[in-house]
Amino acid sequence: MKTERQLNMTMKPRVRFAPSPTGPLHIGGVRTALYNFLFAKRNNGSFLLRIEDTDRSRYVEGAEEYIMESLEWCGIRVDEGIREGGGYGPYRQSERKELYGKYAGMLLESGWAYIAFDTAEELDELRRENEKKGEAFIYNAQTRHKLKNSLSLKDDEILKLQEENIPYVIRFKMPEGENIEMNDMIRGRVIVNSSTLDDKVLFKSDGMPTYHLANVVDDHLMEITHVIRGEEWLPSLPLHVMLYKAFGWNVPYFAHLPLLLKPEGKGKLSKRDGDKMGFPVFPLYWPYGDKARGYREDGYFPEAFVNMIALLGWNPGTDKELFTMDELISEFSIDRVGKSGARFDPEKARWFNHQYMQLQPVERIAQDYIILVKDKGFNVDTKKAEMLVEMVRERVSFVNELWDQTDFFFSPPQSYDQSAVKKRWKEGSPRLIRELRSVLEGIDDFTPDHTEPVVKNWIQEKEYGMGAVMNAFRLVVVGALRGPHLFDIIGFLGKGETLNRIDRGLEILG
RNA sequence: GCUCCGUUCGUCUAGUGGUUAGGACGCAAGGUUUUCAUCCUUGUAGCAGGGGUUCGAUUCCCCUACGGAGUACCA
Repeated sequence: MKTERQLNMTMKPRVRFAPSPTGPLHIGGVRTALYNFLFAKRNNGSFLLRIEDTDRSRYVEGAEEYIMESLEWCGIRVDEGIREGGGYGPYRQSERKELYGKYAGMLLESGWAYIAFDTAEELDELRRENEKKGEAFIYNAQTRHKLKNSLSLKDDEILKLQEENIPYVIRFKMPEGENIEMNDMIRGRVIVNSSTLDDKVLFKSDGMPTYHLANVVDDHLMEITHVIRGEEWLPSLPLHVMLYKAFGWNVPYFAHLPLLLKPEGKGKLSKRDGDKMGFPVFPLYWPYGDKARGYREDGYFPEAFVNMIALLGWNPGTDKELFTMDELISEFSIDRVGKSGARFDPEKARWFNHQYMQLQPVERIAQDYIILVKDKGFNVDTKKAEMLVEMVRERVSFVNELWDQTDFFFSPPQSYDQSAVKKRWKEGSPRLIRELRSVLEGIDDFTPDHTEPVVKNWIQEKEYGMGAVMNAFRLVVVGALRGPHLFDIIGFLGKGETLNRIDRGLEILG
């Protein structure tokens, strides 16, 4: 098996991410794109984005934009693509349509392909019949002579069908009894006997190529050196290898990435899992048709999202878990991609975001926080927003959660938490708080450095209970037993507001 | 059904022919604390099963089980 190291010395890799614009890009797709990107950048190569839209019936408006915006949000930079251009365009398969016919023709000429007139209905019927008998229908050397194609039909029959404009497809003529040997950078050597394979359709009757043809032709024409794609393609690898050989082209290196599995139960991750379990399956909000939530709108930092995704199936071989994109680029290696499917864990995703919440520059979080506060109907200037963010960021994982930690800074308690009152507002509390009020009244500078020692000294001198005073104090200021350090809170509120809240609390709680 | 791929704590994973099988998330307990969190410490839990090979297998081979993918004129 060739290793990456050997390759590095001989070439600058060109890799591609080739999604179909059939809907929002799935988180597994984002990971495939990311690994391609990391591999390319690690080895000073190029990352291309090719849109595979050969099936017009499945084309979804907005999907192309969504794909590009997702990559952009993640910080996955495209070197060549439909937006960026490049020397190997066009990068949208529908715009390369003529090309594929030519290459299919080449295969026809060299005898590696043939044309077939069987209709989809006829084949469906055959499959059904065979299934009833417990057998699988397979269009290959065993059966092709009994079907309607240029191998079984006489020349004049073929001519007649063509004159009548009967639609036909072009199929690959899969050889019989040949061991096809393949190399996968992740799985090593794989051998499959060609007799188990079928004569795949290369060119559809609508004049468009199938994935298999278009993919191989484009990867060759675009000089792709490494094909890094999802494991769902592994079963068609023999076909692709055969196609390269039929064309007489060099076979690129292949790496088939393990799939992303759903958090519990069986199967691969799907949109339904996200809906059911309350986490996004897509990077961005999908606003069309069957709307779907996204990581961006759910408040994830792109860095956290990318970090999490990167570690689902790859690891650096060390205990390090937090990576910037640059660190991922310099440490990424296909050799360290695992073989088995990874189950997606929403809890860990949350943890990653918590880590990044602590690492972000305060300015960036404050910006989002100001918007959040505005949404709640209040205003806060940048300086104060930054103070509040610094005060509570370590307690939360998402910007949205900042509000629940700071709501009481913006308005005095509308009510007092009943169980807290029961627990902390005792008979002596009003007297204590009244006395505390007069102590506070004597302080002008309300910064924690000033208020804290004064209040604590007073508590000690009077031999009051620290808990009794502070909890009751917190109750009148916050309305509940939660929040950051009280002296920080009143430092932010200021003297006037603090005394107001005390008065109000005394009045209502008695 | 057939073909291919895979299997280390619940999850993501490291790792080795002889290790106390390591880390992270989660969970639990304790500590810090004026509250709630955070944070810190400790703990919890794993080599799918059966055969080989070997002085010795979690590690190498085979089988089984389980999981996954593919089996379209979809990608």
